[in-house]
Amino acid sequence: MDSASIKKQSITFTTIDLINEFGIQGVSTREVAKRQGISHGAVFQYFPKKNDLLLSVIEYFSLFDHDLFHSTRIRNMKSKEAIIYYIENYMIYYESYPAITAVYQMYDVLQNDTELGDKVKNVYNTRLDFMTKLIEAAQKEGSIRNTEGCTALPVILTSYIRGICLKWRIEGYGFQLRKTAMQAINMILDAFSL
Amino acid sequence: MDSASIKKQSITFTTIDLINEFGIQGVSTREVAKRQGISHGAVFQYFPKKNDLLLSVIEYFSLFDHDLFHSTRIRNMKSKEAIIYYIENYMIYYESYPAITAVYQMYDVLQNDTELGDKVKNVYNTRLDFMTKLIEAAQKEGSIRNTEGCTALPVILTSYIRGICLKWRIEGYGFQLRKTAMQAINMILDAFSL
Amino acid sequence: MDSASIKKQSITFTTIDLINEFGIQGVSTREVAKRQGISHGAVFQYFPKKNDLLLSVIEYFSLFDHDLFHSTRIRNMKSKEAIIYYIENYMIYYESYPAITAVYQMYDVLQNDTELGDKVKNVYNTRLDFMTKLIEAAQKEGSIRNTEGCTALPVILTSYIRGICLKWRIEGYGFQLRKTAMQAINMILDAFSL
Amino acid sequence: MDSASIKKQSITFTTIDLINEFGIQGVSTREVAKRQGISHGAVFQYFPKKNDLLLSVIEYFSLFDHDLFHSTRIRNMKSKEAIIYYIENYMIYYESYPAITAVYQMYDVLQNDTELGDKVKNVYNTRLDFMTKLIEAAQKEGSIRNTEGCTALPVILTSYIRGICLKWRIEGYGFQLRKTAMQAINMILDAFSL
DNA sequence: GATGAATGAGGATTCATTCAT
DNA sequence: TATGAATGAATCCTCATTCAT
Repeated sequence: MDSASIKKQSITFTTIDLINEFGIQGVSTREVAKRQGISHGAVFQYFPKKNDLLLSVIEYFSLFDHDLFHSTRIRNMKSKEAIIYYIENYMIYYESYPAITAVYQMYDVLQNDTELGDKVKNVYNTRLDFMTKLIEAAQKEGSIRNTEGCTALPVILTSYIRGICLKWRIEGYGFQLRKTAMQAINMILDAFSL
Repeated sequence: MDSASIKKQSITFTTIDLINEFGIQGVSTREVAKRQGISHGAVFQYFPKKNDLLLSVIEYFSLFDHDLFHSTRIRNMKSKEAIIYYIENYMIYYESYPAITAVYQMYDVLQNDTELGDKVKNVYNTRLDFMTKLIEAAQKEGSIRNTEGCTALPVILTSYIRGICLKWRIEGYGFQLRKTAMQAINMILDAFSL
Repeated sequence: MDSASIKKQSITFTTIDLINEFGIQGVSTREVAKRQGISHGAVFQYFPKKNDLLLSVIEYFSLFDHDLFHSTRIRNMKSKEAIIYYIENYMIYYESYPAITAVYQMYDVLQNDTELGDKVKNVYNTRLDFMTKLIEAAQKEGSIRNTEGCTALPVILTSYIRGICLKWRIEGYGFQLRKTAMQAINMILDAFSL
Repeated sequence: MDSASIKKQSITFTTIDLINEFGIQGVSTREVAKRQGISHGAVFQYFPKKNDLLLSVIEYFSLFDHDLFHSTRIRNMKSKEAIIYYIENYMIYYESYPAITAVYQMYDVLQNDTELGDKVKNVYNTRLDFMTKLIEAAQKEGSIRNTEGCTALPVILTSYIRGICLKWRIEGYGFQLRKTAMQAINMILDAFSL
């Protein structure tokens, strides 16, 4: 990665921190510059518009998605294991980088800008689709029930993930995210097994 | 309700609409005044600080909570029915007033202001507590399983509710919220029955 | 005129002064505010966009045009006298308010903004049309020659007016604009008489 | 011309184009660099200050003046022919390089900078002086009337030239500049003949 | 000689809040 | 009680200029 890319990423991280601490409203290009120890104008050399910076944040937020989709697929696990593997990877990641969960909770706020909204919608749908495919595979495989209503399962799981992250944040990271989440996920999957 | 209170509520509604259309960042006291057809200064006669206005929004968002808690309790339903009754009421309400779901998705953003954050936290905890109590009752009653992990159920349910509302918003209200949600909720409760 | 309109006009005058002293590039909303002795933000209460302010300048620049067209027409003068009357009024006005001639020289610069350009084009054409009509009347009346090429006369006259104003400005208002101009105009009209 | 001078001229041309398209306000060193396909910093190697660049533009604008003065003088024409020759050369030039007429219309705007203003004043005066000399010669020669007011003739002619160029620009180059202008010039000269 | 990153001042504009009327 | 003018800080963004490489 060249030095410009490194700087861009560093600025992106700073922005994520700011979002985490002060919310979207708390992100100003000036504050980003101050934290980065660069001049205000310099920010715009890397991100000509503030939106480009926010776009970069969303991009980073979903950076590992495709890798994870891939690695989940190639591991040749039973579908239920695959689901667990997939979700647990997020949990590990979030636990190691709590600030990023602020972006996760911002889905709706970002909708108000067309450009950002489109990007977020894309991330949302991509993740939901992948989850849906995993579950369908598990259903074909027979490890998850295939009753009529079970189409809701992907939404249930993804909502839970987002929901437990919100709880984690509200409670000041006061419990073990991964452990808590994976117990619940296992429980859900068990409940929907045959 | 006196005329001042009516006006305050009317301003609050306008604010909710603005949040719905433009996000928190899109709420300005000027725009609120314009939409209300009052002068800019007048807003401050009802809400001396902008935060007071936002506080009022959160308050309105949770206005019916206690009534609903109450009416859920007194109806003397079986616990599982009570859970469904409780959740369905929200769904009916949201379906009749979609803009309010924007506030629902803002939980995390509002945390960045101490005052607002406290209020939101309170709403979040109160609702979660009530859901927990409903479920515990159902477990005692024997209509819901009481395996070790089942403490997660309240979070699963509340997360799903918030999650399906997000999906509803992202998809432009393109499906029937209540119907979709209640099917899923029933499914979850069934899965966790004995 | 209400107090808001008075203030708007006052700000417009200040802007004209600024244009006169520093050119278009020298007009900043901040400087306008400073000169007016008001806060920076206050400027935007009267002119929400800087362009509105510039629009107001052009409007003021051409404010008396229609009155002058009218008063020129109703005076029932011989056409040649009418032409002189018409032009002399501008000269009197410019001599009493030299700064406004800066706007006169800005025609081309203003073309680069669509909105301003349209307005300027309109002023330009309206004035040229009126001059054309005056000359055609004089030709019908027989006081001005009607040889083939004489269609150029309106452009010659209007160009001279703008040209002598430029000279006046370049030479630091070092000659009597009205006297100089009217001698030349008379000379031109004589030269094109029968 | 050495390679540095070639580059300087090329940058100057680009600047003239920019002035033509966007006005003085639209000229930024960054945009010049972009159009030239060089780095931003490189511009300053050729023109240490932006003003130097604008100076160069004015210089180019008047580059052929002295040659034209010279060639007009040595051709040994009758004075009236000389005037026509002189003016027609400008028209030919402008018609072949319309963008340069943007600079012509900028006389007044450039006055606001001392350095640029001096240079422009110089160009203005030099041209006016030469025109004055041509006319005086024609008067001595007897081909142009020498009545009292005729001192205005140089201003009339130079104003017309600038004025018809403005019209040409305003009307989107929608007529033949040279033909239109020369007809008018001939007409003027005829009108002021004996 | 050329690059491109960095700077800092200044640009327009928005905003919550105050206050005289 | 309601108005709307005024404020001043904060917003994003652009620009000429410098300088190490």
